[in-house]
Amino acid sequence: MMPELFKDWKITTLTFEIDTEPYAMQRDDAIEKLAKSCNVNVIKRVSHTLYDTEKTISKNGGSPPLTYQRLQTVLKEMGAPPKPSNTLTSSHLSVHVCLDCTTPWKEEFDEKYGVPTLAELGKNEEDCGPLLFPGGEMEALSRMERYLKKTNWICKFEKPQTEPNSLEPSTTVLSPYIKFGCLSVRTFYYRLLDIYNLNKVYTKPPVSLHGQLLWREFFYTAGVGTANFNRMEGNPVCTQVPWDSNPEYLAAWSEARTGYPFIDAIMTQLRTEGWIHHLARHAVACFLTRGDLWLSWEEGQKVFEELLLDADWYLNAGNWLWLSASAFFHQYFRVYSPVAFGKKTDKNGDYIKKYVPKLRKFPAQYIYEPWKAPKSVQAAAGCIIGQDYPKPVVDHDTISKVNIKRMAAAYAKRKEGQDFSGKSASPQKRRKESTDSSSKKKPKKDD
DNA sequence: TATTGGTTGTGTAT
DNA sequence: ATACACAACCAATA
Repeated sequence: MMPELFKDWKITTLTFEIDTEPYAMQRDDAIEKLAKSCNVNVIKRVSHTLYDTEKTISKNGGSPPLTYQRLQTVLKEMGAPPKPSNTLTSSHLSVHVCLDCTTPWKEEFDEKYGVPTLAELGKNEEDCGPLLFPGGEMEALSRMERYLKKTNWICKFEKPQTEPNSLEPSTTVLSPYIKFGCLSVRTFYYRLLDIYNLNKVYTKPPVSLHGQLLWREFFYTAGVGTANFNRMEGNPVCTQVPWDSNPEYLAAWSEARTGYPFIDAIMTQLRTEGWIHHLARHAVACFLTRGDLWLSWEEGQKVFEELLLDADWYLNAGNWLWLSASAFFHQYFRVYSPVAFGKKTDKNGDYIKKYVPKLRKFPAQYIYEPWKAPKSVQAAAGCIIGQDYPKPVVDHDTISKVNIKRMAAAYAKRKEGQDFSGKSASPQKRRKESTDSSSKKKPKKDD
């Protein structure tokens, strides 16, 4: 099809943004070869990330920074990120294209090559769920501007202080727009910088809004430089953990019937609205993996990939590695409680009542642990636990302590393996491809 | 080799 | 509100 289009549309140059996701790299390589074979010139540029991730990696000596601080140090050496390109206008095109010409292809364009309608895809609007976050660049820019107007809010933004279970999002929800290229990360970065420059006092990375863009950069950079980034096996930065396989537990988690109202509310919001707060992702990710169910983070990654509007290959993999304490984050003894965590910002359980309406008549005292309510209270609430709403799938207090020990064992094994492979004849490749840089070889001490 | 810091833990004490 | 125990991780740095 491409060769025909090149010919029909008299294409001489193809331009696109570099996409470093493994699937996209393969696809774009194939497209580039095809274009060149048709004598079509190809121009590609980095603009999806603040910096060229490959350059960042080579600046760091050939391997990606594994800590945020290290990334910050490297980026400071690299200077400010490139400014966003100017908006494309018709003047850019007028040289090459006659916009009001009457060539036949223009009439046929929509019919032949236009975006298919929902009906043509055999869908209707109900299949799409509530349209809380309509797509497109106009929507993205107006959403961004709406938040940028709140300069005080921008300057005081601290991510860890935002709430996972507010009834309206406590963060900007610009992530789906950034993911789909409706909003340039560089545009957002420099619009924020303008505001910071006009104010003496403002929060800083990692907690600030700039900091959030740097977290994105962190996972992109780490992922580009790490083999098998979205898997445990063959991933050199990922602690190898003997996760269980338990389809019932996995289904209970993914279908919002773990019996823990906070977890089930989050999974319901994810399923129905396609977006949940970052800290809500923490709570359910910890629950699925090292905290409670002891299931592989790769299973959670698949569910998020399917349900999140902002699902982004690098960020999804990177954050699952983080939350499961498989990479980047290693304090596995810090476990989120499916009962306590949500209470900090929603004592009454209004969030739970919204997304798990069966529980809406429970008193606040029991809303996070309805199985502890006396039978009379359950009856009065019109919801018998074990009948109308599930009993907890596991006992968090017991299982989380067991799991901490299992994590400790996995880490101990990892350490052993490192000592062993340090002198192994086939050391693990940390990079996808080795960068040629002067490697100083220290004489090894013998034992 | 030892030390330091790590976006976002919890429960109990002051 | 803030401090500490819990049990003690890692990567980067000095």
